[in-house]
Amino acid sequence: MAAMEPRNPIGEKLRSNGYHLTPQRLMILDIMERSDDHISAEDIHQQVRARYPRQHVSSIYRTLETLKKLGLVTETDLRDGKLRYHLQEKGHHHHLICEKCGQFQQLDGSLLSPLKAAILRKYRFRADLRHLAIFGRCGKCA
Amino acid sequence: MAAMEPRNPIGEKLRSNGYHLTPQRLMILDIMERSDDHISAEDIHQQVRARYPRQHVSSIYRTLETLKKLGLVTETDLRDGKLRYHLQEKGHHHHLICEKCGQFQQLDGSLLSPLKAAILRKYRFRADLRHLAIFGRCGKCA
DNA sequence: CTCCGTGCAAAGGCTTTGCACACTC
DNA sequence: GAGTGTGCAAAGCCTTTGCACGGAG
Repeated sequence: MAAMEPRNPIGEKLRSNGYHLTPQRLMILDIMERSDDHISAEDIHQQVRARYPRQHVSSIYRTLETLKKLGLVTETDLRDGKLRYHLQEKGHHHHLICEKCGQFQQLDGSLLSPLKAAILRKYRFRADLRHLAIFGRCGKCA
Repeated sequence: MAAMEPRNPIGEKLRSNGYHLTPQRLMILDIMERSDDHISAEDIHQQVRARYPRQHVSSIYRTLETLKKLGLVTETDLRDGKLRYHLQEKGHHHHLICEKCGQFQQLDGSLLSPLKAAILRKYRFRADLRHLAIFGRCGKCA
């Protein structure tokens, strides 16, 4: 396989940390890039397999693990039994999830800034408020 | 087994909703009552089994499910693969969990009130901010 | 008698791990 | 050749479900 030229910051980061940007990883990243929302490992798997059927889920998990470790990907738990992933570089937002109807909408991140500041001030704790999931009842179900 | 007198609000609530306060449930509630922190189903299971070895995990889950439905118990995900439970009547608080060292401390609930209000105002969404888990880096690990 | 609750066993669903081979540096 | 990555299979872990029996109302 021809050498992978690091054309993007993610490839760069991988290489500078001793990891490789393999075709499989490219496909995974590509899919995450295109996805509007957070997707599960299984979602990614299915999409990759459409083009490359031999792709195995375990590689997805392993790649996701690596990307997480490098801070390139964030993990969100929407409480439906599977974790969702999202490219950090695509920016971050938050979710309001209705416990009754299951619908979720995005939350303006600026609402969280005061909280983050308050936590830092009072507890010296650097809250990672990317992709927070807040549960409750939406307007219709309340 | 003699009839269970509903001596407490929880028994009352169960009965008024057509559920029974069985010895098993009493043990589960007793353990949750004593526990300072949030405990997992498996934790409860082990403690119950110390006194009553035939107790099976499935009953714990089923009881917890019932209590959750009645709003008597809250569920928290500390991202370590298992869910934690806590008696609603014991009051609620929040967690700051360090992603590096794993330690967690409690967070003053009053810090969240403004957020809750802002979300309701802007999105008409009733956020359930009981037992929120906030991840990040503690003072030592930052 | 009907519904609820239990223990038990088995299954389920998502995620992780061991292994051998392939590729990169 | 040392380290990294992959497909494959199998295991792991927490949680849920089916079933039959027992007990409460």
